[in-house]
Amino acid sequence: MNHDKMTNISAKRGFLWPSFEIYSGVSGFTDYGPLGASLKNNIMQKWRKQYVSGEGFYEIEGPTVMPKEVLKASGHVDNFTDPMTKCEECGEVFRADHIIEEVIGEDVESLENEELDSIVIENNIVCPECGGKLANIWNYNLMFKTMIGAKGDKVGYMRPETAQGIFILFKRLERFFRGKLPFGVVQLGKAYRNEISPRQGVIRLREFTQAEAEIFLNPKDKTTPKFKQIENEILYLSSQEVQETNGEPLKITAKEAVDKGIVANEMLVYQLYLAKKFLNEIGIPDEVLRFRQHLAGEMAHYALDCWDVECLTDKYGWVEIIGIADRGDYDLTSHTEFSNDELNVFIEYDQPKLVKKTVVKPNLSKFGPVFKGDSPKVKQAIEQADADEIIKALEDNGKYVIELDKTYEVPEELLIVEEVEEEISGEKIVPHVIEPSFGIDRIVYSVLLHSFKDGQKDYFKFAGEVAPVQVGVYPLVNKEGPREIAEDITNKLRLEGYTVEHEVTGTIGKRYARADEIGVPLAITVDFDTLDDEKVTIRNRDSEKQERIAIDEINSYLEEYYK
RNA sequence: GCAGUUGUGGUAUAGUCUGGUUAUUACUUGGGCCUUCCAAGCCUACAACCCGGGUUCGAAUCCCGGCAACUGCACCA
Repeated sequence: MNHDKMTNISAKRGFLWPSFEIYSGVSGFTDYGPLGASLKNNIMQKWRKQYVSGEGFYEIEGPTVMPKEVLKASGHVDNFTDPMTKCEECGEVFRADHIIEEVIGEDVESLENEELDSIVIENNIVCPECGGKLANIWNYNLMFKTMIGAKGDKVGYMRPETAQGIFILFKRLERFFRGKLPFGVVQLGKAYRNEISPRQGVIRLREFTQAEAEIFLNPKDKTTPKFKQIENEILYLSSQEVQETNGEPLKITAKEAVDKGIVANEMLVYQLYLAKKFLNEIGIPDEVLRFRQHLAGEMAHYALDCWDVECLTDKYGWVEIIGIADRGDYDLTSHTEFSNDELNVFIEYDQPKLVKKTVVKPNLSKFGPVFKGDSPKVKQAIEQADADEIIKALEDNGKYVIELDKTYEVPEELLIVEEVEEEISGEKIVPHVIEPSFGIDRIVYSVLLHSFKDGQKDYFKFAGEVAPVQVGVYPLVNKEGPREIAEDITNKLRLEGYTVEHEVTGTIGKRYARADEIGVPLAITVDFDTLDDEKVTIRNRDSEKQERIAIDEINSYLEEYYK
């Protein structure tokens, strides 16, 4: 692990570059150079392979600009904020809660802005810079705000996460999956947060890439048939208890984790396992990973359970790269409330249920003459009221009293009390959501950091599946004969879909060294012997071993290596 | 966001304090020669004073502002 050396080479060889560099840059943004973009794409493709083809989830793609309504419902408009104030004299802007805390020495985090304003006035808090008067406190929202359309009255925001784009499609998706739970939907894409002061390079960006899966399941059944296959896999888990007692991570099987109630349910454990598998396969080993359960105070209020996957770095310590949460029905319920669309699933019972119940309904022929024009609203109130409550009122007083715009007394003879038997074939439930959320940029960084080897030579030992360049082809000497054969091999491999580096100049050692640096796993050299025996030398980056194979066998050799 | 430090070719640097020649050196990179397996050698070329303003006859050098990076503090739903 060597952040400094790694970032140096990653910039030199075209992985990560600071954005807008020729205009002196803007922090919180990064460019992926040619190899970085390729590495990132490979990682995202691998992610799709695991979650879309592997798990049978489907990918959607929504807009990155969202109307205010969506983010109002999700809570981002109101809660994704910091309180700010501005000096009316010198124009300086401050975090209001910080200034206040400095003066009065108390935690004011949970207070409303109006309360903060009055604290400012009561304590005569002024601008720390010039002593000027402070303006009323407003919320600085971490979302990028924009206008939709020319009139400018439609407020939009750049999405702060990709997840909301899935939740708001729920009705369509539920139809697409024909109402069968569980089903999974993923979205990969950019998300935006206008951080006040990002300063950890690619670890904290204002524009970043997420890969999120939303798994909708029945709250009463959070099992998964796939669990059987992985129940004996070992996981290293830092549960709340482990953290509170500063203990060692638990080394337990997936099954034990569920049975002992350390992780809330089967599906959640299964997702932890999938995350681990993914990271291992792209070159991040278990030794630098930890699975950390959110502490009680850390967890969002609606979350039923939440685990972070963190990756060890030399520069930033443990960095959160994945969050896996059971979000309950929070998102769908909230969007149901704000949109007035019912975001739920009808679950049919195995057997229809016969339910006996007592209903109270108005006797309409007597109702009209008594209540006249008011009868529709009294009728409605009766229908909405709890039947048992009405019956009790009738038993006690012989009448039921309704408080609307005025008080209505409904005598017993205007009501019909009936025993009815209803057949109920199922129920509407709001699915729960388990959400694995991957920070792709942080994962790319982690892959770079942990693939990087320094020593005699510095190089990226990328896992074959994510290596940006898969094979180098070099004529040993740039002379007629080997040159043409090498060109021919390169062209054929490119047609096969491989990313090939073709290089004719420089000593062979230098070309190997350069290929090693960017993590090309295999190199093919063509020499004069090739003209006679139609064989080439194939060199392995990691072992530096060479073997001689026939040109005809190159394809199957690569297929075997990269399968 | 606050405080301190820093900003010279692609990279690493000299020069800045004490203003004055064509801005130093090495590596890298492009072209050529040579070269039959791990950064060799030779020739040659490209290439920089973070941006803006000020002081001055003259600014990489002094002053002011901005931007960025680093360190510490704060923030991180």
